[in-house]
Amino acid sequence: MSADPTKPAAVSTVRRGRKGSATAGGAAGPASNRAMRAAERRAAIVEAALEEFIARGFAATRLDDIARRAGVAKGTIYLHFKDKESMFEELVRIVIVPVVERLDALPPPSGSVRDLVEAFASNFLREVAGTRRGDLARLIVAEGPRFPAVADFYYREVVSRGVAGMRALIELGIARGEIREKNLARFPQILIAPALIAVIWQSLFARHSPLDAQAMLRVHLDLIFGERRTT
Amino acid sequence: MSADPTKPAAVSTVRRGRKGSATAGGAAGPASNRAMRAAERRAAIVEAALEEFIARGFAATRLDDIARRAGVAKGTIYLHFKDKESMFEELVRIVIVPVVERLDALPPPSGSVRDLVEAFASNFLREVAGTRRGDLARLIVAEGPRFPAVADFYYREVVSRGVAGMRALIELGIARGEIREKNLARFPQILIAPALIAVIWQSLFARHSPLDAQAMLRVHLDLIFGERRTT
Amino acid sequence: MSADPTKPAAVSTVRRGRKGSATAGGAAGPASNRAMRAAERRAAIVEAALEEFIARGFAATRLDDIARRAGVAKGTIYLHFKDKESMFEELVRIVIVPVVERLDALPPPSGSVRDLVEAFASNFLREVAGTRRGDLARLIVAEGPRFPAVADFYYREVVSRGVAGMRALIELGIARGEIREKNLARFPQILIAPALIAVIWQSLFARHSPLDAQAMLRVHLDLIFGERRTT
Amino acid sequence: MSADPTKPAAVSTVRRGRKGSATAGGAAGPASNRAMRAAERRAAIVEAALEEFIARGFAATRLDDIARRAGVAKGTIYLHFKDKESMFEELVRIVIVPVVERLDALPPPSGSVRDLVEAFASNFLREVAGTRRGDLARLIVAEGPRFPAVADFYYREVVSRGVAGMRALIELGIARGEIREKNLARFPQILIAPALIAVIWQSLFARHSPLDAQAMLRVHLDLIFGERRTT
DNA sequence: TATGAATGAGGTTTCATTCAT
DNA sequence: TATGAATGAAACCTCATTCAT
Repeated sequence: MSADPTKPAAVSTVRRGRKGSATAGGAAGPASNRAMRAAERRAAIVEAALEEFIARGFAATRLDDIARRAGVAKGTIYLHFKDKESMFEELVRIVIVPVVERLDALPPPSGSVRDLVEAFASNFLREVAGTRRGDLARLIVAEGPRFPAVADFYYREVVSRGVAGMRALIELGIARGEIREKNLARFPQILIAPALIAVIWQSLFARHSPLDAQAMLRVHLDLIFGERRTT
Repeated sequence: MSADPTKPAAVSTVRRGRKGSATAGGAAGPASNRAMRAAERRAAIVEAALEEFIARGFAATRLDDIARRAGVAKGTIYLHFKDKESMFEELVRIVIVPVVERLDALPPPSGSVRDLVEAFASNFLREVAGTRRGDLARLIVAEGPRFPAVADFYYREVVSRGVAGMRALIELGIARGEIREKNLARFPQILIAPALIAVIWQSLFARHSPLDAQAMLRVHLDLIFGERRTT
Repeated sequence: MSADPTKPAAVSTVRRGRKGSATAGGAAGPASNRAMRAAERRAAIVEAALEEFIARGFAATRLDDIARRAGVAKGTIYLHFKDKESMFEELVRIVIVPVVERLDALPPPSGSVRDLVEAFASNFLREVAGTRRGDLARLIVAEGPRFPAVADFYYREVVSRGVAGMRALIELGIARGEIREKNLARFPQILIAPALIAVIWQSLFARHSPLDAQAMLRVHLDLIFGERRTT
Repeated sequence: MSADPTKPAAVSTVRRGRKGSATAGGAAGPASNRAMRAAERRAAIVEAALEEFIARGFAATRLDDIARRAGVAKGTIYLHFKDKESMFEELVRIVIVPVVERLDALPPPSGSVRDLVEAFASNFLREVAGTRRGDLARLIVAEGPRFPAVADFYYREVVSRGVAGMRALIELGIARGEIREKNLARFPQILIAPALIAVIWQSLFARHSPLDAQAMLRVHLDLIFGERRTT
């Protein structure tokens, strides 16, 4: 039952130490104690599962390891998720939702488009490339073909919105004269291509030759917006 | 496409491993019949394994399925490969080597750098994005962290060479005045970023929104080389 | 005898591994029900494995058969033992430890040395030759070279102690004038040689010509102590 | 067909270097060349199989290893033996027959019985304990229960004859007054018990504490024949 | 006669899932 | 609600045996 994806998710940040803040909570009386403990357990499982799936991929991950890492018994997982497969699918949703929410909450554009894009992409790199969130993206790339539902969800919630947002920014840039290449609006993917490259590079090849993602990003933006005077 | 599981053992593009030498030529030499049959079997296994690994990933692929698809008995696989893991690693090598050989055999640069890059990247897109070769790249991205040997090999043989080649082209372009952004030579990855994006896009999101990779590539090159007059 | 494969899980002489402590006493304590069941299962596996290993040797024994005989699922075995090999090694330890404990608990010598030795060896014959314990000895002889750890353990825990004990008795016999052959103390093995012969004979040749081990033992002791007057 | 145990066996000493003396042979013309080569191959297989069976036991021995050690292809084994099981049974026969022949060819008793026994047992120890022949005895002890045919054969050809021979010697010793313990004739096994102990000891425990088998034997004979004056 | 590639039954081991407590 | 012992299907891998050459 708790595998119902409509359920409000109880988990917001995912990050959260083992034993949270307990009873303190919000308005609920003492009755919600158990519910809170359950929610904490669920969060711990989500956290642990994410870690393991990222480290080993879906098929090679053992529920045993997830349970151990989450500090619960193996059976407990089945109180929260129907089975391994749907756990994986829900997982991606749970982790991605807050990302989308943050995207939606972005402040309205102000200042130059270049600054906006640079701020956004720089932030993206800092939070994604070389972090667990970047690994999640790689995980989705890896498992996508076997989990169409996951790929679909990811496309709908993240990719298509991201592309649309980029396109809007590009069109704004073109309208303001900051961007000369008008065709860029047809392929907003180009804008974030180096960022994605960076994500993949960091998790596969950083050992052989580290990549200064921020610097690469600036060069890329220079190509699009024209070289910066000095600043 | 070629992922059709009914096609039992199509040996075509994949290199004949090792023993393929004897009597080779036109008609079947009577002497090396045995050796040839063995080589064919090996090729069939390689082909089948590649297909299965791409479709399901390393851990979820069953040797049983590879054997069935290759039209051999399970035990036969072990006459050619030590175990599943080293089969995977060898596989990547076997498939990548001819790619590298082709890269090495590229004609010396002639004509404008832009034409060179465009010809090369366009060729790359045609042969990789949306083809089994592209899926192989995705497979390597997916399994890389669990197979450092594979990631290492891929970096050494393909990525580092590709990056070096791009860098040389970029420097040539800068020297000839075709490229204005001098910092691009520091990040040759930018040059092929859209191509990689296209590869991933095709295998994950083509269904939701197809991507005209060739057109995207031209726009990207316009950013780098300046817009083309003629088109 | 107890090799009857229809008897599913007779737990009797074999020691309760480890966890057998809780609530132990008279009637079934309600609390430790789980632990007790687990211990019983473990004992059943040990019993069954011993039977099978004795009947077929290490390599020819199938875990499937052990599981069936023990009345558990195949996977259950792996909750108690790491793998087949270490199961075999542990098994020998589990079965031998109580034997050693009994040896250690022997009453201090009283009466004539001949009576002591005769009582001891006669007891040994009754409990070992032609019984499952004797078969275990044969099993160790058979598998020893492939399981040095087992041979070592057996030597350390049983053989070396047995030899030392025999030597002490022999020296006592010499001191008391019961034994004339002083060199016997250098080779205590001679004292138990006929017993070991009996063990092997019973399991290999009893069918062709039964051997009265007790009578043989008395003759052997007559050689050592001189013929008895009374009888 | 060649598995027919009535076939004169072609192998006499078993020991024989890889490529024997070839064509030289005895009387046969050039026609028997092939037959000889076949016999040599067979001998090589027997030799190799013996080595492997001793080292690993029946079940754990691979025909592959036997073939490699014998320097023949795996299929060749099946030209000489029906299958693994009957190869093992034949093997024991082939190796034991010359032993029996030598026993039968022993010179008639002359000199004292003690000297006879000592010469015989000493010889036995030298040739058996700690040698491959001793290991064969251990192999028979190990596999006997699973190969009744082998145990039967061994009993019939070696054990019963050996026991009969010992009994005859003992009776002679009693008649001549060399042996006082008349009951010894009922248990000739006692006579060779220490020798068997030595065989087993050498292959299992020699590493922990070496055993001077010859010295032990002399002490044992002293028990039976009375201590020797000096000599 | 000799070969050794190929087979596939059968062995060991893992692990998602269940369920009595 | 939580547990974790137990299950057994299914995976990987081995190896005795066959058979086309």
